[in-house]
Amino acid sequence: MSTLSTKADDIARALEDEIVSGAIAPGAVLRQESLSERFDVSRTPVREALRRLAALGLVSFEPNRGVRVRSITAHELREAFLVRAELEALATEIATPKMTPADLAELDAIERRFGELTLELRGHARSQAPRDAGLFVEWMQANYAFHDVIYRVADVPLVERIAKSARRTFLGDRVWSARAELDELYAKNDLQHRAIRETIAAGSASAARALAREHVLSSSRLIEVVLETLGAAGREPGWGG
Amino acid sequence: MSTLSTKADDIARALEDEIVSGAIAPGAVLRQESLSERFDVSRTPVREALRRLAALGLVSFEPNRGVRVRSITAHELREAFLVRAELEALATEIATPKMTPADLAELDAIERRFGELTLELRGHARSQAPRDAGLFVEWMQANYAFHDVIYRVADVPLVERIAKSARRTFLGDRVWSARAELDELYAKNDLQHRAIRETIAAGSASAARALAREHVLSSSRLIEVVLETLGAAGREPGWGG
DNA sequence: ATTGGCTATCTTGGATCCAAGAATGGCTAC
DNA sequence: GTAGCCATTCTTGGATCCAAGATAGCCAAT
Repeated sequence: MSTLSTKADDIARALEDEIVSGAIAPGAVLRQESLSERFDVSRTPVREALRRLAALGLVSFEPNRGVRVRSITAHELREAFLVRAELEALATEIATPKMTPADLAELDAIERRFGELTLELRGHARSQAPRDAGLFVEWMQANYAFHDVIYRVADVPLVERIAKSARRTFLGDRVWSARAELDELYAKNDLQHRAIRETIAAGSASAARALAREHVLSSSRLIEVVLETLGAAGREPGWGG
Repeated sequence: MSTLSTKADDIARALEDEIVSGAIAPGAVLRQESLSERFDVSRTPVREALRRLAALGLVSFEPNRGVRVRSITAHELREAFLVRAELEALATEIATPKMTPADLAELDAIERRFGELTLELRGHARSQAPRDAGLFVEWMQANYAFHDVIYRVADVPLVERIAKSARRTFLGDRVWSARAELDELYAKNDLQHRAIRETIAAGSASAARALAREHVLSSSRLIEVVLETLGAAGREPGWGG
């Protein structure tokens, strides 16, 4: 059997997902032993996976003490958004003159779907419906899909990689409990996507850049408001846990 | 004895330096066994170090075949400069309103030193002096020092980290053999630094941003010319090597 | 002579083993 | 009763060991 991936890689990916999705809380301490029995491997590939996560900045090693999931400060979060704003703006500018009619059509389709989901979500938000997690995930995916088309057309893998790693410097879904505050985000995102698409279609690269930048920055501002609303709710498990 | 760093970390740092400096050629295959005896450790910490380098994008694992130092394409190099341009521009804009007179004085001192080195280097370049490697390194350090002041004032560690990792996506010193072509770079860099400093001193954040961006982009264009001049000189050692 | 296949060797990926540093809990002295 | 010290236990960092995949060299058959 030809192993196309190594166990360390698989474990790294799995842990990465859990960390960025918030399934593993920031500040949590990762024990090599428990991870190794959970993935049913020895500690060796686990440690290699942890090394990778450390290089990505997701966890930090403390020699002879273990690894802990890095928690992100408000300052870092703001920076991550700034980086995303610049890089997504750059990608948008590069993509604009390369857009084919087919690409524009794809953007349009995603936009339409995104609009539907937005309406639905806003309805749920108002009615305080108990269970819209799946819907929210779908909305999120449509949101990312829009940007992914732009990255694909721009053909800037390095920019894309960095921007996405900044994108994932995110908080768990606990942020999304602030439904009311997010209502504004839903609507704004929708409008901004439309505006960006129109500007791209018109071929104004620099205008599209500016819109893309403002798009990311405005969600940054909103997220900050949400965080303030939630307060410093991030409990940080200590070493004893 | 309290080990403040782990062997894997030390090895990773050492290899990182050698790779970015070009001491280890792109395309080279790294054997775990030889590395382990070179650093006088077992293969375990070596592999952890390699995992870190892989996460940083400096090497790539091919399962059951080994690790190879990633070679950079012209496209990737251009992208790295684009990323640097955006992020250094951002940092400059953020730093501008935060600049104290002391910071400006420091910038000025570095600039002056930079100017001297530039003059010296240009003289050497014209006379085809045989040995100015040390001088060039000094020039490079002064160049980076200028930008480092800006980063320090801007206080954006994430932006700084990403920009610097893009900065290091560089070629070995073989690029710098193209003396004649670099003459232009020397002069231009000097002028641009002065302009940036003046604009920062004047407090025009957005103008400083634009200048910083153009500064990086112009060196990008120049490097491309140099690369064309050198031709596709990158020989790529195969697996057999 | 060349090509195909087989075997021997090399290297990696992973498991297990060992030593050293850090937390914990109990004991003693005040 | 409390504070400090020492031993026990736990966990990590690193070394060694083993199996599986990959490369290379050799031989045979056409």
